[in-house]
Amino acid sequence: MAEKPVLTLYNTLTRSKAAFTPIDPENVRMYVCGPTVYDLAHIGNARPVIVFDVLFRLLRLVHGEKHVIYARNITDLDDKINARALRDFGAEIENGTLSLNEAIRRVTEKTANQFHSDVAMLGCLPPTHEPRATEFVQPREDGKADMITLIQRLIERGHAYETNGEVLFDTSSTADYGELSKRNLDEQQAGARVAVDMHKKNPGDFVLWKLSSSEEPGWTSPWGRGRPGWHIECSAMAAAYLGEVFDIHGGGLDLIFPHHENEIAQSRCAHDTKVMANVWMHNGFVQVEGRKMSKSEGNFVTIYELLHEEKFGGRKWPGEVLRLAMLMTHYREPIDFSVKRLEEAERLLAKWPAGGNPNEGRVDASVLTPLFDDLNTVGAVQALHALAQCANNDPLMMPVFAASAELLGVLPKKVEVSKALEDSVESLIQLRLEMLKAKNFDEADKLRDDLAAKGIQLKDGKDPATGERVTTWEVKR
RNA sequence: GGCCUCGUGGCGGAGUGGUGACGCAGAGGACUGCAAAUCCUUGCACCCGAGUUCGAUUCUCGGCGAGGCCUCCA
Repeated sequence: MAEKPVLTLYNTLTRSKAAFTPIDPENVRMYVCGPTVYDLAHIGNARPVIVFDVLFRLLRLVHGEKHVIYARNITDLDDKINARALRDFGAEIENGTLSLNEAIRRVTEKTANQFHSDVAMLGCLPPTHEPRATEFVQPREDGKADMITLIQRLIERGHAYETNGEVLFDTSSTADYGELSKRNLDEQQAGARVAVDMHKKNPGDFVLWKLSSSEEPGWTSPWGRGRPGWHIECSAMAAAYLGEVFDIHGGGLDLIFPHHENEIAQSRCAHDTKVMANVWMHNGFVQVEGRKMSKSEGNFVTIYELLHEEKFGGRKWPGEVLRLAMLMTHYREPIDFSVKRLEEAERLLAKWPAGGNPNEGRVDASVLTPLFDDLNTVGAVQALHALAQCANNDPLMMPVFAASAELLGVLPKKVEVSKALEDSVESLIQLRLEMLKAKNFDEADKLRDDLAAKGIQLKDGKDPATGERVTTWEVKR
């Protein structure tokens, strides 16, 4: 008897793969750090969104759609946002037609909306919850966790202190600070470019709350009008929707230190728990044409540009192509985003059959097995490609292919062709066959080209019995 | 300086102590009036050095190289 396959995940905490056992199989909980909405999302931001979307789909398949909760925050509170608001709306704020808060709201709303539109086109399901940081600063009427209460509790428990108008986390107050990034802060100081602030007890202490000037956004708090530090929002929102201890926490590799390290410290110390999340998963970086993507290199590519503008490779790219290209590399490996790679993804996709109904089939084991091995989407895509070839030859395989493709979020959609065009195709095919009989090849080819321009691809074959030419057609993608 | 990844063919990438997956691209062929699609065949690789071993791409050590983090960053 074949053993029931077990989902195995790589855990940054232990630097090893282990079977995933949810705390409560009826209530599997995952948190992923979402975007800070000050600017358009770039292709690097897209990676965790796509990777953890696949994990979300996989968990829903294993545990049932109603038993998986996925929370991904929107950070709409950040000094970069303030700067952007001043840059874009400085004049209006100056002459009093717009308040700072209103300007900030415009920046974050516009950016968040674009983010939603971008990732939807990448085939990502919306998370179960998408909380905004600004709604979790002050104590809430619904009693969900909030940042100020969390900070208060850290002070009460001796893990944080107030100094110089700031509240700082005391990294020396918890013995295993550094367990995620495997850093020992004492050994780390030599050579590190850390400016030691004299008001800090330890160089690694970080801000939980800082005071705001009248030009900066602020919330009233026990420590004066101010705003939270960078890390506390995730601790609050994760606790608000997933509880004090949950199953999986994900994000980009670069967040391991300091962001996730500090999240862990805050959450564990505030809640007095052994762990914040059992499994910590991190996706690798995105490079563009072999080089690190950065604004200074000039190879900074936004999702919007890829989808809607002709900047990358001189053309637009469908969302499914971008998604498949992303899944063709294991999530922990660095990925080199290149035109060549996108072209290969597009070629694959073009060979896959469209129009299957995923609800009529079951995900094939050949696709599931690699995914169970730490989300090996590369193996899954290859297996899917093999299934596609089966489905192309055997319509009975279509539902299996469709269900499997849907799990990866790469099910090709059937392009809608107008009924009138569809009805006319058959008669045009007959017309062309008559032209061919008359060896009127120029006219026949022109007819074929015209149809191709309208999205209809003609395919000539031979009836095996009679040897007659048989022309079939399909909608081009 | 500290810490963490990684190095397989043109490209993407499995995997293994003993003739080296697979996909894409390339080449050749079948089919075709020509295409498209499909099918068949096929070339090409395990960073370097030392060690362990009958034998290493796979294990160990050391290099070299690439990338990342060390309080902006997915």
